[in-house]
Amino acid sequence: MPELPEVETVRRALEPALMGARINRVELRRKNLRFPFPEKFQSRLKGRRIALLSRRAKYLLITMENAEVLIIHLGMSGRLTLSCTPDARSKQNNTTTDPGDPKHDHVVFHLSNQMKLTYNDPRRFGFMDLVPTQQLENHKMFRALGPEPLGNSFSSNHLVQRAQGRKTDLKAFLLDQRTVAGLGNIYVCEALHRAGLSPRRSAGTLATKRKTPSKWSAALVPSIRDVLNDAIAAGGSSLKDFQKPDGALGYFQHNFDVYGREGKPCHRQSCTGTVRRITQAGRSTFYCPRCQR
DNA sequence: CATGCCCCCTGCACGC
DNA sequence: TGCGTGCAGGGGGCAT
Repeated sequence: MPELPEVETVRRALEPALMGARINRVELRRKNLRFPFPEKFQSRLKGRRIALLSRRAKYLLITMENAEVLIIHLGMSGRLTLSCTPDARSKQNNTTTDPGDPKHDHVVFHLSNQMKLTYNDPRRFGFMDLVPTQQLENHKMFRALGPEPLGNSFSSNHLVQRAQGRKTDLKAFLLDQRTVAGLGNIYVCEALHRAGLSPRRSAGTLATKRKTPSKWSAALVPSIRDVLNDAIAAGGSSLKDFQKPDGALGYFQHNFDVYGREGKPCHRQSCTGTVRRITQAGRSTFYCPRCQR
């Protein structure tokens, strides 16, 4: 489920509880998720103090004081839940919400501040890794990542340059993490709708003959940024199972213009179109054929 | 290099 | 109630 806004929401929710805390113990309830846990995963984390929580694309990064980074990817169904240990709960009046089916609690980080962080992931498409900070950029999953959509190096020039001569459709182009890092199925659909661009259009048409950004590609970057910022402000989108680590739900799903709205009227002001669902690269695309060209 | 397809895994909604 | 089918927010790996 988690695309960039959901991961960012998780990061922000965890930050106050995790910053400066020490990892007392890592409880592993299986030996792998999508991939095996790295060598000596538990012992390398034991006793470490958490120095920084950050995010790259859809990856949550937890940097330890000893300059090792815990990389967490939530896959499709991964969830991080923060809760108090029974001891702490009796002292304070903390409530902890719906931890999900405990049989899918695969990792529990026991922290020095009486909190625990539980990773639950029914489908196990997520994974964790632990590498020296220095090696992060060379990590297999990070090497080819494109720019952060909310960062300075993401521009229409970048998009146009990458789109040059590409016949692949805009949907696949934007879903490709090498183009821009962090968009997934929902936010690509939403961004294209905001930009008035058809997901079926070929990426190469973003450029004009003079290789300068067309007016369409100029609209695309702000559309992407806006939809991501709006979603982050709403605490992400809660579809089937996304919750913030404190159990609260995001509410951006109520603001979708096209995603999941097949057959419903287009939300664009004065557009009379109807949202359509098609399949591209084996995944659902929602768009308005009337206002998205 | 670019593209298209299959796969990993579980849960859930749906139709019969 | 039970069963089969298709679908789900990701992304690696492989053949072409």
